[in-house]
Amino acid sequence: MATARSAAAAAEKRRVILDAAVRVFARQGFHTCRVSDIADEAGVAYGLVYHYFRSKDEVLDTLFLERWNVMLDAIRETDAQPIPAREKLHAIASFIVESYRHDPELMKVIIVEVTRAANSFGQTHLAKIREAYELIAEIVRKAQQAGEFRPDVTPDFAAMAFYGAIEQVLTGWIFDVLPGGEEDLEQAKRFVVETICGGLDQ
Amino acid sequence: MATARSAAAAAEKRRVILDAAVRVFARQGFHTCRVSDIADEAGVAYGLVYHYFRSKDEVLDTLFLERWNVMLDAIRETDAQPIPAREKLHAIASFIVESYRHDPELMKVIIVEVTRAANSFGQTHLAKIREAYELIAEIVRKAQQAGEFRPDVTPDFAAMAFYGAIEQVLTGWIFDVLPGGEEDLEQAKRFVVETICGGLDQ
Amino acid sequence: MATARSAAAAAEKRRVILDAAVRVFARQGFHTCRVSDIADEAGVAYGLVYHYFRSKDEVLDTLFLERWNVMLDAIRETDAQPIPAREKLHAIASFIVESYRHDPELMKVIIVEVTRAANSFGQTHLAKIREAYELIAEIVRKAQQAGEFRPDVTPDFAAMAFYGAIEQVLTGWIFDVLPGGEEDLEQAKRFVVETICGGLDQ
Amino acid sequence: MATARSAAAAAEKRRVILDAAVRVFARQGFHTCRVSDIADEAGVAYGLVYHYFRSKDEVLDTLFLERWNVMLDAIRETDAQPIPAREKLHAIASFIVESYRHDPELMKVIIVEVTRAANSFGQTHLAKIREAYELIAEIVRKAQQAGEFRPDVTPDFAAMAFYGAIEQVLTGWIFDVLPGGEEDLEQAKRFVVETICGGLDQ
DNA sequence: TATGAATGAGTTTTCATTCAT
DNA sequence: AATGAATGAAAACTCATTCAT
Repeated sequence: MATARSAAAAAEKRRVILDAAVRVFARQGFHTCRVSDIADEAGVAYGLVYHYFRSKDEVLDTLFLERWNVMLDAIRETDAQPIPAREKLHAIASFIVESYRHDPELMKVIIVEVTRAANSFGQTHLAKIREAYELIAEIVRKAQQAGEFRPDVTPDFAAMAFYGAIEQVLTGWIFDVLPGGEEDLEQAKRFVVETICGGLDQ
Repeated sequence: MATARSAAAAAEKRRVILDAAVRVFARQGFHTCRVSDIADEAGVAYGLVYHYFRSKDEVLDTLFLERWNVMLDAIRETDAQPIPAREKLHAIASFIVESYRHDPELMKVIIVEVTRAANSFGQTHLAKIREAYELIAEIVRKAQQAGEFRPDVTPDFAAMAFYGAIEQVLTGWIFDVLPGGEEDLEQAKRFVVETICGGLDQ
Repeated sequence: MATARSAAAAAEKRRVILDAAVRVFARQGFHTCRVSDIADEAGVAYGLVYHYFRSKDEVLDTLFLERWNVMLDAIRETDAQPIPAREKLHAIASFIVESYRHDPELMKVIIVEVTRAANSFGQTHLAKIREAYELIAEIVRKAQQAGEFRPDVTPDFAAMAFYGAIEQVLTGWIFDVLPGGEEDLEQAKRFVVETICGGLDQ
Repeated sequence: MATARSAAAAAEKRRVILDAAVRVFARQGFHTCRVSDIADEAGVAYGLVYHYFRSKDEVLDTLFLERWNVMLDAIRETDAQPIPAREKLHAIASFIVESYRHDPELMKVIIVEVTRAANSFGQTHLAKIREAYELIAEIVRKAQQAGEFRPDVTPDFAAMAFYGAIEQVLTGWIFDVLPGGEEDLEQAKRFVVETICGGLDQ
């Protein structure tokens, strides 16, 4: 019992550090913050960060992989559904927007510090990031074969356009370039699919 | 005469440093490279970088502003043309793709180190970056008023989707996630407009 | 009974830690290894090392003193024997060589980390180390008085030469500079005495 | 001229740092001292140490190699002389003793921190250290062939005994275990050769 | 006795920037 | 304009030691 309690307490501290890191990374940026900022924010001793993580990098890696894997699962699950491709893309867009609504700081960190900071961390996680593109491309490919989508735009390209559009919208919210109220978030789910699938043309 | 010559020589040295910085930033990333790397790549002495630029940041600032202003001018010029919105967007996409073809390293630097590194440099240049979004949004807005584009997707949103799609495609080329051969570049110009304007739907 | 048993168990654990420390110090060096390396090697928890020893230093201290005292006793015992000085020196050389044969890792630790690391641990144990030199010097002194050894080389000097020669040979074995097979060990016992007592001259 | 002067000044600063390092290493030991101690002792800024040396290790490496190479040259030169082996060994012993007389701190550093700290630095410089042993062994080998030395003690072993004896004597001086006055130094040159060549036997 | 989480001081190294020449 | 030596603040990371359980 004592062991169970302390094991749980240990796991909690790890979580506390990860959550603090999200806030610090979001506020100051990964490169700009110090490990001591994370420890301070978490209310733990400096060295404890290194007890649970090999390096500052590993903290970000952990944060990214945790969330990205959830998203990959969500995409796979969506794709398994017997629904039109348009609805699949809508579900994916919804998932991403909801992720942002639920924890905008975490999404800011993942997008700004990993996905788009393609040099350092992007390179490390390129394979993982690419998985998402490929899953989306696969949805497009099947939709083209089924006659749902036009066949001339390559699936890879379409996937990048779709994902890029959403990510840019999140970036817009993150940096206050785009209004990010509750309604805007809802609207965005529709808009991105309308734009990519329906097109802007009248 | 001597003064004119040395002034020209000075300007050239400044250029040499900037061009070297592009290669170094593209190869190693802004945060990872040292000022001495730039000096070495340019074949000049360490301190000379500080003769022409106040700081390492200013080198990147200069690089970004030089190119971004050219793009803003190109967008404005395009918008001034009496052509359909679809063609305007095609011209913008073309300009960006051509910029990449002409100097992929510079575009990599601008996208990866500035546009997408929104925490550090993005913040500094947010206003400048936003200008581009607004010019594009304006094109969409006028097209909606003219009945060329559907009125339900907000112009701001559409601009972000359009720009995000292109930037993601460039990122795909930069990190070899998308094939970036000559034909692919040409195709991309059409695809992005087809996708955003025509939509993926059959 | 239970107390006796656990006291014995405790003593065993202490021994397990000491033996593990020998292997770790020999492999990685005292400065380079961490306390956790010792605990891991011993298969005990981190904190247990601190239950039995006040500090990392104390572990090495213990190891050194254990062995060094055995050697001092052996030298004293040898000196008490009614045998020629030459045989006494042979007995001492034998003892040291046998110590190496029996536990080369322990001897490596004592020589490399204590005896020769005179700045850090050597200083602490200098008095203890000096005892050995003095015992040997005493043997030489008496041999000179008895007419066994030439009187012109001072005993202190001779003791250092003798001890230095042996230690250097062990060092040679430890670092594979000298062949350290079974026969080489036997030979060394004779050679060192032949060299120091008989001299290299024909 | 200005360039020549500053180049000379630069070289001097490097020397100033090396000399300061000798004093600091001798006083506090390599592991115990901080790089800032070296900088302070040299009266230069912290970073300048890293301007001239890649790491703290490299400072010690430089110090060792500088001196060790001088000694190797001295041994080679001695060996080239047409003199008896006994005189060659005397010359080598003299050289080492004189090195100590001239700069005892440097010799302390080389012996205590490199030659005898065989784990870290010794390993690195083992090949270089071994060269000395081999040169001495070669002298012995030739003396045996010429009938100067008895043939039964292997040259490798004799070299180790000879070198070990000298080094132990220096160690004795360094740690005040052996009297190290001017006369003692002179005496030592003879004693070590008398002991190793003539033997202690009456 | 045994565990291993928690602490935080200490040190190396990096590198942007300055400045004397 | 050009050089590169000199400066020193800043930060990551290590690890011996403590302590609650």
